[in-house]
Amino acid sequence: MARKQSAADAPLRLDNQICFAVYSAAHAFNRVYKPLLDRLGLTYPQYLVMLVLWERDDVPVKDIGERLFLDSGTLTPLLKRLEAAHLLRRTRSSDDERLVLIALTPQGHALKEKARAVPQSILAASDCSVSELVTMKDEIVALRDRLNAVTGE
Amino acid sequence: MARKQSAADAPLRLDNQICFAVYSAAHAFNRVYKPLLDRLGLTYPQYLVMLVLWERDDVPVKDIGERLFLDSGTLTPLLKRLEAAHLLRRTRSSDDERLVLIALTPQGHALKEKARAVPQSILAASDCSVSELVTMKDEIVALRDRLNAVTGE
DNA sequence: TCACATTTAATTGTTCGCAATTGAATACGC
DNA sequence: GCGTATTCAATTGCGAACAATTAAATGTGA
Repeated sequence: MARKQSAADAPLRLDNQICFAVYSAAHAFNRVYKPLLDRLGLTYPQYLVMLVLWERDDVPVKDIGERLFLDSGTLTPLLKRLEAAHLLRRTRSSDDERLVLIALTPQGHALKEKARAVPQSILAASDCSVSELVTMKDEIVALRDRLNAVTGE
Repeated sequence: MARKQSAADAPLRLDNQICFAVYSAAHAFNRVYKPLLDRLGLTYPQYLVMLVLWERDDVPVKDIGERLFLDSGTLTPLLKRLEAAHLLRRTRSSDDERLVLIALTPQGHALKEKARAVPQSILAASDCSVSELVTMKDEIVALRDRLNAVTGE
């Protein structure tokens, strides 16, 4: 029985890869966010850091890293750029001089108000109900956590 | 009524962002793939390019880009690294000299056999049934395509 | 035919993302 | 208290990702 593609090749076909679905969806999100975040003067990873800090600031770099699954190699230069943009300040803790504490400036706090417009634009772009998105989010988070468990997070 | 966090802030909370779920899941996949792909001498984006080429090679750079949603700024240096690794060759088309055709070398074709072990390791790491993964994949792809429709893909 | 637009890769510059290493501060074990 | 281990951020180097530009080849319309 002749086939264009062998059934044995199915596991290697691009369109069968959930990892590619996730990878390409992440890039698609990035492209939708870009024009919205340009107005805030932020990149997407910088926006994530600001989301963390808007919940609670005066936290060490490590805490931000654990929240976002990023290390200091990524965060140190990113935080320096946000400091150069006057959105936050980086100061060594006096209690424990290994820690660098990240605190928002008044401008950093103020940017939160401008950011409130972003999630609703994303919701519109996703063309999807909130409940569907919440369900998908929970499933993806569960998958992520199982993957992270393997590599030891 | 006092609250730790105002309900008005819910749309900006990190854990409510589906984009972050997708973003962090993509990184989690990357970390699981890394040790598997190290054995093949590939990075994850290089693996995706190889998946495309194992389905069909002798294709222009543009076709690979459309398949993976990547542009020449990403692909040109990546393909040069794969060429340096003797997995493929880049040759200008004689029909249309604007095109650079990508063809696998014998080593490039041969690597497919070693790659067959990868998907099953990923499946195990995801700790999830195939049918659940397929459902999730289809949902994520549908979301991705709606997002891409907004930015004009 | 000839000017002009379009297509295609390559290039440049900026920002992530991560592995590996370094150096300083702190915690621990005896 | 002292030597060692651990923690934390910074640094270095490499590989993506993408915007913007460039240059060459091809297509199109008057």
